[in-house]
Amino acid sequence: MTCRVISYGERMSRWAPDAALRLERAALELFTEQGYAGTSVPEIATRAGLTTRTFFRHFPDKREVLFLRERELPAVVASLVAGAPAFLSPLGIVMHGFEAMAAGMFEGWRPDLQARRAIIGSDQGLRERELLKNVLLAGVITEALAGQGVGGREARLVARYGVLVFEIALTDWLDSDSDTFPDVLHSTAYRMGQLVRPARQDE
Amino acid sequence: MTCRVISYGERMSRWAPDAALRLERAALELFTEQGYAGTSVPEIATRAGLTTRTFFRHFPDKREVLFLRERELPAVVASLVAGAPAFLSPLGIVMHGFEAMAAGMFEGWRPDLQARRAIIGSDQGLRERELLKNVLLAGVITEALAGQGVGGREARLVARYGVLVFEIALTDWLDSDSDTFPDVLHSTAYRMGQLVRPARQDE
DNA sequence: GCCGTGATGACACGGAGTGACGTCGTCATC
DNA sequence: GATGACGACGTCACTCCGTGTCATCACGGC
Repeated sequence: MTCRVISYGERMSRWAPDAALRLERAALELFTEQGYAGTSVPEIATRAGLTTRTFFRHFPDKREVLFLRERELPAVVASLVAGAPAFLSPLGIVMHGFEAMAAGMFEGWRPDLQARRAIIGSDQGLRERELLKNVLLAGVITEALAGQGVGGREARLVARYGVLVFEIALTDWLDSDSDTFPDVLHSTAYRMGQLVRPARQDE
Repeated sequence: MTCRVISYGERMSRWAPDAALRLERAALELFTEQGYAGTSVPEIATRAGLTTRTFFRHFPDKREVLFLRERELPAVVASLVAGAPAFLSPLGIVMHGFEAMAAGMFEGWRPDLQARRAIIGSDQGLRERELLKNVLLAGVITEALAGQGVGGREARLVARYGVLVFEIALTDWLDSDSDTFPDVLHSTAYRMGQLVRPARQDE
């Protein structure tokens, strides 16, 4: 059960590399095969060639294994917000940041994200965790906006609103097979704005 | 351990009444005394004069004991939305519903709600559950709006937006000791609207 | 060649949550 | 009034999640 690496190319260590990635792959396989609730952490660890204790060293709990890819997302968005052009409105800064991030990270991932979303949608605890991730993201954006000179209360409102638009746009994008994500993001932002403050007489 | 009722006025049954309420009260006391993570379900059940198994018959999990009072909230809001005056905009319907509900349910609860919110804020799992409750509430509102003739996509956007405004307003109201909740709700809605679509030339 | 570091294995443990079954008042029916 | 269904709770046994602690072993620096 020690899982020594017999031969792995040039460099070999005592342990196979990328334990977290192996755990994530094993978890995704098992979750799609037999469901999230139907697979235990020991199963995941065993398939990855590791032990249960090691799983919890890489992930604070069972749900977190599904969010490995998004770990750096808050930092990315924060840096994009921090480097946004100064002439934009607060909301423009946030949406611009989402757009830039989505172009760089999401374009090739649609199938993976769809599979992952099916798993998350099947379990209440996973949806809860996803919602918390969104709120945490909003918190990071709030701080980044404050660093751009946006007032604290205004920054919080804009961040929460922007994350909400992003969340809905992501859902719609994954549901529709043809559109591109920036387009969905734009149209979602536009439609939401219309509903919040209907325009007087433009089309 | 059977907790027979010795004497309870006219009608007496084998078990003391209001098991769920007793569990809620015991949980609130213990959580404020020694923290959420520091109290176990057996402790709560024992203080309420019940067993662990009975706790889980009344609440699907440990977190849920903090949301007993809000169980009927989705139904209340849904009925308010369903009975809203027809001349209102979709968002007007939702905000009107929140206002009516808040007037009837929240006014006397501020101290209780503040204590509860301190507990929820101290634990990640509780914040996650609270976020899920909000999204579930948005889902119910979406259906109620659809019953009022609002299109599905539009209803979803309005519901999520309205719940977001409500959530932020509730937080601000509990933070400030003087304001009344409808006022905070109004001002939050107004400020959020300003940020989403800045007006051209009004102040 | 020695030692610090870092990742992992091995073991033990408490708490969350569930399934199955037993107990005993309450209520309706006869 | 006796009987049986019903409902709320107790009791027991179990799995799984998550954590603390210590031992093990490769690697890199000296």
